[in-house]
This record gives sequence, C-alpha cells and structure tokens, in this order.
Amino acid sequence: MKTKDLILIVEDDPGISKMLQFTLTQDGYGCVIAENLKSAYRLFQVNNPDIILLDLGLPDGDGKTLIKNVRSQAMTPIIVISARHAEQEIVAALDTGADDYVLKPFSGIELSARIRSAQRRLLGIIPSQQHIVCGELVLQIETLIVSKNETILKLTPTEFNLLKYFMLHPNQVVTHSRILKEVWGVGYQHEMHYLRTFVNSLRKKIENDPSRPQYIITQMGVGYRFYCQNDSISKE
Amino acid sequence: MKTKDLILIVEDDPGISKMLQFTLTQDGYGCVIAENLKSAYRLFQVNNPDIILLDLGLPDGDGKTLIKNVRSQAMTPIIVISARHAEQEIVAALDTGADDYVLKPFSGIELSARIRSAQRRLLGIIPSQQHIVCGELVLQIETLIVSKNETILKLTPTEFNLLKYFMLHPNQVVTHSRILKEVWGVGYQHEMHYLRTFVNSLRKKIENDPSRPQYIITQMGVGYRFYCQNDSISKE
DNA sequence: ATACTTATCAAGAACTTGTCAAGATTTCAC
DNA sequence: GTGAAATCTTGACAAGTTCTTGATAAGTAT
Repeated sequence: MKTKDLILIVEDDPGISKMLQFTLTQDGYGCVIAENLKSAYRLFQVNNPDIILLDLGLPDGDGKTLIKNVRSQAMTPIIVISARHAEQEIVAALDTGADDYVLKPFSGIELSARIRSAQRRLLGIIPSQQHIVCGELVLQIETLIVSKNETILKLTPTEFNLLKYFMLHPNQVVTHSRILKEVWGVGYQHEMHYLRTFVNSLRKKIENDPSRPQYIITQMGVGYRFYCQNDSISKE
Repeated sequence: MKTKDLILIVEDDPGISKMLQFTLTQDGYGCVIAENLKSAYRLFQVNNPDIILLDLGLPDGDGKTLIKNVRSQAMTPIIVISARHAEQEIVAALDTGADDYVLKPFSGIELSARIRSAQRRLLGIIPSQQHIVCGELVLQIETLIVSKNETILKLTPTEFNLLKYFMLHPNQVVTHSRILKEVWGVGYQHEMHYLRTFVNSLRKKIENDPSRPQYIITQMGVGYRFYCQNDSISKE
C-alpha cells in the first residue's frame, strides 16, 4: 500500500465531517477528525497532517486560534471551510495564516481541487522534473542528454552543466559571478574567461546562427540571459 | 519611492483592470496590465511579476493556456478571477496550476487578503523580485532589466544607473551635481557634459517622442525632474 | 540681439566580450 | 600502467560596446 497524505478535518457537525471523510477517502487521503479546537491541536501535534480542513465555528472557540497555533510552528496548508460569508471574516482568517477559504455549502469536487492545489504548491516548490524544455531544446537531467529538434547534441560535462543552469533560469538575467559560482563552484566567481569560452562553445552547438544568438543573450556589463519561449498559445 | 512587488493583471475589461490597478496601487504594489493572452505571456517573461491575477475569459483564448505556459517555467502564484461559476471550470483551472479561484463579482478587500496569503506562502522560498514601476516603465533591480510595455530596453550600465536614480526619485527636482555625485561618484559633480549626453541617450530609449520628453523633464538652471504618474501613493 | 543653458551628433579611446588555438590535464579503454 | 581521446585551462588577438570628449546646433531668458 502506498503511504497516503493525511488530512486533519476539524468540524463539529458529524454529518459534514463524515461526508468529508468519505469524499477524501475516495480520493485516496487518510483522515483524522477533530470536533473541537483542543482535540484538533492535539491531533495536529501528534499526527503532523499534510493538510488541515478547518471549520471556523467550533464549540470551544474560534478556529482562528488554531490557525495561529499551527502557524507558529508549521507551514501546513490550512483550508478554512465556513458558513461565515462576511468579508471581514474571510480576510481575518486569511491574514491569520489560512491558505484558502471555501464557503459552505461547498462542492466536494471543488474542495478536492483546492486540496490538490495546496499540495502541489507544497511539493512544487522544488520541481524535480525529468527534463526541461526550451523551444527546440530538450534537456534530460538524468541521462545527461540534450537534443535539439530530434538530434542529440554532443555536450561536454561542463557545457551540459552550464546549459542546465541556463535552462533552469529561463528569461532571467544571471550575473557572471553567479553562473560561475553555481556551475563551477565557490571560488571561481572571477574566472570570467572560463565562462566566455564555454558560452562560446555552447553557442556553437545550440544556436542556429552562433554569431546572432537567440538563446544565450549577453547582457553587457552584467551577465547573460537565457531566452526561452514555450509558446503553446498560438496552437490549440 | 521604494521598490515594490509587481502584479501582472490579465483582464480585458478596462473598467475592472483600472479598478484593480487602483486598489493594488493603494496596497503598495506595482501593476502591469495585459488585455490578452499573448501580451500577458510577454509581460510575464519580460517583467518577472511576483503574482498574476488572471481573468479566464480573454479575447484570444482560454486563460488556462497562460497558466500552463507560466507553470512550465515558474511557480509564480496565479489567482484566477472569473465569472465562470461552474464547478468543472474551477476544478480545471486549479488543476492546471492556478493557486486560487475568486468569483466575480469579488470584494477588493478579500482579493487583497488572498494576494497577501499567496505572498506569505512564497516568503523565504522564492526571493521576491524588487521592481520600480513608473507608467509604462518597469525596472528590475537585481536583473538590471528595464522594460517598456512588452519590450526589454537595451540600456548600457551607466544609462541603467541613471534611470534607476531617476526612478527612485520621481516627481522631484534633482540638481545636476546631485545626480552626478550619486550616479558617477564623488568628484564628478561638475562633469555636466556626461549628464547631458546620457540624458540624451536615455530619452531616445525611453521617451515616446524624445524631442518632447514626458519622463525626463529639464528644470532650467537647476537639474531634471523625473515624472511618474502612479507615484501619488507611496512615499518613503 | 546677446549671453547663457541645454541638446545633439560624431569620432576616437577605453573597456568588455567573442573567437580560436595550443598546451595541460583528465578520462577511459585496453 | 600506458596511450589515445576528450576535455579543460590559458593566452593572444579580434570584434563589438560603451564611455569620453569636442564641436555645433537649438532653445531660453533678459
């Protein structure tokens, strides 16, 4: 069995919490249910859930207290589910540290999507993709293979690392010293000549016209900018 | 004027986008506005905004395309603002990679709170880009990029420093010697000629009609004044 | 009109970046 | 281990930008 992500449901109405539990179990999550603040906080500490669903109106106090307590020690996504439609309630909950605010009655399907979104953010922070695509260029991180329009390019290790760094920072200006530090290592910040030489040889391999580069663009006095347009707008 | 976080507003209804711009400027953000997908993607690439507000119904296609394109290279928070209440629309947008989905008509105050929530999540994970915004001009401090509308301007280092100084001191008269001291360094206070030459070349690049400048305005006998429309709010 | 300030243009100097190739070092196969 | 091949390092020079400077035109105030 796969390990499931755990969701802490904080809700005093058994009807709703049972319904939530049913839906979320269907979606493949594990659930723990708290019916009041005290038990919610204890379950949070004990179980370290991946996501918290929180109803604000609880018998022993305002749910915002829980938000505050959780935020003081973790970034666990908190999705508030509430019947309180008042604007200042929503704002207060969000500003206390909630990630999202869903109004009752809510759609189970939408809630699932919002849970997925919260999860994705948590994971997506370090996007560990297998390959990076920039225009005609495809770089496979694992296999160290770079291809341009179906043809495999023959890059040396340093060239590959440099290109990888560029492709991981598309459309941003990166300074000479930054590139040198990231690709060659600390202590190489001033070896500009390395960078020039390797940019030169990279251009020869990836650019259509190396004398008029369209990928590696030099930013005079600063560094380089890797231009990348993944344009699917024109199509579909 | 301080540097601001930049918000890209993608919205084809000028009434709504103007309203958003007003609210967000009040809140201390810089804004750029796109009225269609194509321009939105370009502005995203050029300006590296900190947050994207996206209306799904655009003249040249579905906003989800933009979500896809943005997500292929960055984790920039995307808040969808839409009149489409249908559940499957919301789910689709969230699953494509949107961070939040706000229904029209929306409350400005709630939107601000949702923006703050999105920003808070990013804190410490992705260092926020610092921008200075003046009318159509957006200057990115760390990447040394200046853009006007959708195009990146090609400025030399000295031109950039001069423009940065101007944009950091908008709507105030700065004397020749002051600019020279700040931009070129102590000892250059009397090199008026430098200043004239560089103001000249800057005007050629940033002004719509360099012979009738609207940004860099000469203050006879004193110095220059950099005119900036949307600076009425934030003071240092 | 005159004196003064500001704008424009262009050419050479100074600096930054690009190119190429030879020597040094590492890697890999045998 | 040894030698061949590939890769990295280094230097010299070319090409390209940007800065500095001077000359001249345009604009303003008295």
